[in-house]
Amino acid sequence: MEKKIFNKFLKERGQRVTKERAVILQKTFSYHGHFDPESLYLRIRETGLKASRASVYRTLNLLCECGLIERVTKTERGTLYEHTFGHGHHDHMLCIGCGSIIEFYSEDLERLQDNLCRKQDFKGVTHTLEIRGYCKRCQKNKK
Amino acid sequence: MEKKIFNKFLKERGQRVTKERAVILQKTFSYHGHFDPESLYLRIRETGLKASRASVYRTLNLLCECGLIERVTKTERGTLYEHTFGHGHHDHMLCIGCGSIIEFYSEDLERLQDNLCRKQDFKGVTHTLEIRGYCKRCQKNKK
DNA sequence: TTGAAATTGAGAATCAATCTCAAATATGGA
DNA sequence: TCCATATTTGAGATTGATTCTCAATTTCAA
Ligand SMILES: [Mn+2]
Ligand SMILES: [Mn+2]
Ligand SMILES: [Zn+2]
Ligand SMILES: [Zn+2]
Repeated sequence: MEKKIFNKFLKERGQRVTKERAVILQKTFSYHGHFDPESLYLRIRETGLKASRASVYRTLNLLCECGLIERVTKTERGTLYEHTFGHGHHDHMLCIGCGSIIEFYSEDLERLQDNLCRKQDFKGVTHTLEIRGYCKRCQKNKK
Repeated sequence: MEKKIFNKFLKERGQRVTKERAVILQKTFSYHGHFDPESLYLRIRETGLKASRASVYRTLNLLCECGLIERVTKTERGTLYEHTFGHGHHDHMLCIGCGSIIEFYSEDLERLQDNLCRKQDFKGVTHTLEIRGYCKRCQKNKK
């Protein structure tokens, strides 16, 4: 399914459907959570498949443009991605203490953002809401 | 005022109040909008003052920890900062077309986030909401 | 099957940010 | 004021994620 979408996207832009892009797409969707480009690259090599780092980065950018995946966050240790196709859109709470990530979704929040955009004559396309703080466990440990 | 706060922060951590830190703090607050470390560094040199790049980066991190400034966004071309002390908290809309940034604040949005955190037993400390899309002007130009 | 155009990959390049460590400095006490 | 010492500074090196280069390979419409 995601393969159909990606290939269609490529065709429309006069770009080509290659083995490497197929491999990268497939392995991207083998992740159920967040992942970074380097570990995706290693996962590809582990399975005996082939695609270079350069192609991994290039293809991740294409997959973002195409809307199948999203950048979750850009930390000092690189970028985290996740696929959005199949998973609904959601936002993240990041624990400063232990690094754990809570995913959440709120219809109210989405609606409110739409209203705010309208108020500014801004046409929202995507957004990232990242709430940093302390998860339940880390709050306890502090005491 | 911000100087008082910063010095108190340093003292509490057993860190020292140095000329370089004072210069960097002062020039940081000479910006009324967003800025990046390199241009802050250049602005310092232009005025004949001195502080190395290393100290600029180190001090910006301290100022973040201390809460006087915040990271606005981490782009491919580096990190943008702004001071929060004196300015109220706000979030950003980023135009994909022209790079312009709209600042906005919504009491409803803040309240809603608090509720969402409570629901997850998460203790929110800071957050970043970045809405990417097209500003008024870029919407027109597209047609 | 062909050929123009797109893509790939190994390694080089880029560049923000951090690190190194000897020299300089801040600070609390004598 | 002077001292002892822990902290900070800065020039340049280093790191590390990401992008770039470009010759060789591959795609795909005709
Ligand atoms: Mn997620
Ligand atoms: Mn701002
Ligand atoms: Zn935690
Ligand atoms: Zn614009």
